[in-house]
Amino acid sequence: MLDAGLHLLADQNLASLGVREVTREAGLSPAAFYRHFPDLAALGVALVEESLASLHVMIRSVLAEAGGAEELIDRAVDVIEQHVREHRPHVRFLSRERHGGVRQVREAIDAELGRFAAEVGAALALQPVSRGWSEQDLRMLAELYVDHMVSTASAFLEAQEAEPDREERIAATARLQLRLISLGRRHWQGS
Amino acid sequence: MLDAGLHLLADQNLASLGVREVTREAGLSPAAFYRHFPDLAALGVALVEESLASLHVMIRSVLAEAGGAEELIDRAVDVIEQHVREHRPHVRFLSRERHGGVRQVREAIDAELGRFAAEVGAALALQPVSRGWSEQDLRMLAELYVDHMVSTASAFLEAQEAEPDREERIAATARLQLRLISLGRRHWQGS
DNA sequence: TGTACATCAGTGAACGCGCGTTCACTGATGTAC
DNA sequence: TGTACATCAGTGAACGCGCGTTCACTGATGTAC
Repeated sequence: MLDAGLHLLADQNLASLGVREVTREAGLSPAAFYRHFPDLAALGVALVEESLASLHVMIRSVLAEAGGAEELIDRAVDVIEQHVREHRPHVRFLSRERHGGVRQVREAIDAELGRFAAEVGAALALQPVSRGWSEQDLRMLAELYVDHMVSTASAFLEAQEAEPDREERIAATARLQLRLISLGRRHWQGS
Repeated sequence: MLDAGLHLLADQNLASLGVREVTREAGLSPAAFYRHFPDLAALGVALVEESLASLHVMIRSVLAEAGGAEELIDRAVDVIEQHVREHRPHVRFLSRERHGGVRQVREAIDAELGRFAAEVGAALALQPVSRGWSEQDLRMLAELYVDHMVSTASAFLEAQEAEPDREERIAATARLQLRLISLGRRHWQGS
């Protein structure tokens, strides 16, 4: 049922999805839907959890990476590109519903992105470059990274659907932007 | 009719909007809709144009500003905050439909954001800090600024709807992030 | 100033259709003794 | 090993409803002469 929903959400958003549509796609009778979810918002929330699980794994794998700033940046952009490629339906769902019309789903996504930012912040605090940074500064940097990751992932998503040539341009832009941010980070004097 | 649509889109997205719903809100008969638009996607595109007109004015007013980096940053964040406050329905519409389910609308928004980035890039090229920057570097910086502006506007949008106390925290974070980016910009050596 | 005509936003009734949800029922699987 | 019972995913028919779209029509406003 989740798979059927995810498949249909490639071309529309959750708010315009229908119960009958989902069960038709899943090859079941309409009534079967109610054996699993009270309504479509609940299905949406379940999809959020499913989608974010793999994202979590991805973020951890980037944060755990060791190496110089340059290699880290290259690696991070590669991981994002690959993640989008391998989990396109999930990423598309998150990107679409993050500002979508179903409050429950929107809040679930935002809460989880907040947790990501906290996790990134904690990882940044351990790096030597961050010596002497205040909590607030670490948090704003973590949020900047998360926002950038989200933007980049969305860009990959649309590029891969339209013209694959645009992928490399997006990756190049993302790497430059991360380099500029890490430059600012090295010269940061505190707020 | 546009106003009625915009008002309804506060709580749902374009794909789940109905013709009868719009005409009911506007106080007209269902058939009246077809005197103005062939379908709801066309109404969406008209709303995009309406929404982006005021955004254009906003961006120009920030770019035309003179002064030191710090004052410029403060001014830019203020302008964004005020714009979201004054054009909340339009901003919400853009934020929601940017990754929404209606292709025509999505593409119209993306095209216009691309034009914004070009405009920002051209303005950046005139500043002394950018001496010696390549076209590519200017473009990636412009995109970074535009993406940041979009993220910040979305954050303001949700903060203003939930708890107004969060507004100042978001503004503070945005200012710090812009300071860090402008620091990276000053130390940029080219790509 | 008057007259004939064109334009156009809006109407209200009608159509067939797919929707969400409910209901009593089925049949397979697991479980207690 | 057998028997009785509980659980639970799935069914198919049925309901009333609101939807998108069409149609011939109305009446106000503008325009040509």
